[in-house]
Amino acid sequence: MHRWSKLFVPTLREAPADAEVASHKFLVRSGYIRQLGAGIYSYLFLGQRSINKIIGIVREEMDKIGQEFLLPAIHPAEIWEQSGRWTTMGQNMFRLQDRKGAWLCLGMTHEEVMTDIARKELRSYKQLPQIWYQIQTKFRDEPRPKSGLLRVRQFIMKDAYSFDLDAAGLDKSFDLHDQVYRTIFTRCGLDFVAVEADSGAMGGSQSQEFMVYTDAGEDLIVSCPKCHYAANIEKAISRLSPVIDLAPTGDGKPELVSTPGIATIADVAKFFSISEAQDIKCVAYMAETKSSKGESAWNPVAVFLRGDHQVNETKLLGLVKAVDLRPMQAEELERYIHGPAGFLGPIGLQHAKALGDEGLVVIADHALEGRENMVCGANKLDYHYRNVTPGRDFTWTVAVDVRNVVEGEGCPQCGSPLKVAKAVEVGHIFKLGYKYTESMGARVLDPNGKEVTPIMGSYGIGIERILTSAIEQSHDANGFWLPRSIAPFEVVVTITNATDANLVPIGERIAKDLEAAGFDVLLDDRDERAGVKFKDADLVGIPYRINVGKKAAEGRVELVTRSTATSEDVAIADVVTALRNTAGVA
RNA sequence: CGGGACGUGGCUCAGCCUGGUAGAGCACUCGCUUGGGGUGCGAGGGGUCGGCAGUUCAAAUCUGCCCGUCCCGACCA
Repeated sequence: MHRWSKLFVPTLREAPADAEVASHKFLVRSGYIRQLGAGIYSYLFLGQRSINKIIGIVREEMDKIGQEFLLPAIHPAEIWEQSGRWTTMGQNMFRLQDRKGAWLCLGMTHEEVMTDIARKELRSYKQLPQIWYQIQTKFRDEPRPKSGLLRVRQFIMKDAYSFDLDAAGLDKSFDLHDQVYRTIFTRCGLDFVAVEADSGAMGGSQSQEFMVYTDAGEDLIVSCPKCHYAANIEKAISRLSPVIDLAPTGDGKPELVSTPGIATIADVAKFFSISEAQDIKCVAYMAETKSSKGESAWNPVAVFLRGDHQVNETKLLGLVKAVDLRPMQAEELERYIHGPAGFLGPIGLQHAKALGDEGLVVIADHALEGRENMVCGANKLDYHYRNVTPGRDFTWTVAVDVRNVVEGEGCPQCGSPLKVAKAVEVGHIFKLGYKYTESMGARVLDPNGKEVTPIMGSYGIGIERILTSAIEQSHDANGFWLPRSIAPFEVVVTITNATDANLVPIGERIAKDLEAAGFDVLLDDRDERAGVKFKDADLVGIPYRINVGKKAAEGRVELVTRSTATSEDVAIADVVTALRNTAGVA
């Protein structure tokens, strides 16, 4: 049993000035964490206790499907060079040199190290499948750490890796993780949703994120209230309502129109008295690609889409296999598109025949296909075209989906209006494929004695994000309450007056009884005013409180449920039973 | 990386514009008081005013550079 009077729980009456989100304010106020630097935090007693509870659940569930390792946090550059990620990870990777000048990095993730073990040790299909996991500190030099523990530069991740003989095996490993993750997040008391996701810099095919809805989140999730469709906006698609095309004017061919000073979509729509959906917008980028040797190249890309739509850069990056994008500058616009900003258009552009070919890549969003008589820039200052029909008047390298879904558009599965909401990513599972096993040379013999490359999956859980999203989900003006499974203590026994010699033994007795019954108990025996202890108890996330006070003389105490702020009087003899019932302990 | 804000006891902030002995509340220590929602009173301790340089008789205050932290942005041409 822990006595509050002996503990270091530095609660604060006020939140630090730079805390914005609830979890950040309360983690600091409740004495869970303290900041050391931007995106770098120390976990104090209560914080570490909660983290340990979370890790315990993760470990217990992961042990059902995998084996726990602990890999180094510091890696030689060599393995990252072999996978090609030494260069593609860019500035997000912490790099350092040893005394001999050799390059090392701090691990952001551990595909390379796991694959290194696999390639050195796995020889036969008989050794497959394997699921290896670890719970370990990761380092990422985030461009912008923020929101307390939500986006940090050092954090704890449970990362798991599967090695299978073939795609069918990977499907199984993936599904195992899907099931285990659902169990883990459920046990942690999170209200989560699994969504389709982009696989991003990690590479791979199928990808699923586990998200918790909260405005503190940085991801946007598109979901259908009617059916089960849910996807990250980086991946989401939708059905659009039909747009009524304009009637052709004149001979129906593209007609040059003088549009002096009309350089924005809004101005164009106004000038022509059309809707923005009847305009074609051009967004021109330079896209950076990197070879496996780290050579960088910038290639021009022009994206054409409906005037009222927005480019989704994640989709675009994936499509052109680029690591970075930046807007074209004026001289680049002139060189590749031969037009000035504000008057860019697709007509007459010379473009690459296929992705990967030399020259300007012209991308048309799907929403332009089948449209007629649209308005677009003429690549000439102060001129636009009307009567422009995609496919007839201009062509493209590829027609794809590169736009952002907007709330209210139709669900791709059932057509119902979609919702868009912010969420925090707490877990991510994806099928990596052969990216690492191939590039790093992992090979096993199959039953026919033929050498094959194992197929890999990768599965992550952000430990601190489970804590932060739980707080975001459950807080009020006075503090927060955690699910019993991940709270630092399940119940706090508050002796309202620690100077009352009659009260103290009763409180201690109750605390001991609760502990004997299997509860994780904190005894608040501090010589403080009752109000102070109540305020602290409300602040620090413990879901239940037993008040030992005035009524103790009559053999009764109060059981307070933090989440509902409800209180019930119970006989001292019945405290264990009452808490079991209230907490729903089997 | 672009833009903005901030940096003064442990925390939240005032003082800076208009240069002249460094302040408040909370927290902490001691004494008394109080004892069911951050008691009340009194007495104390604690600050290189982020750093360096400059201007000045004199810099928390003005100027420059640097460092740190936070926020917004890094798609619409």
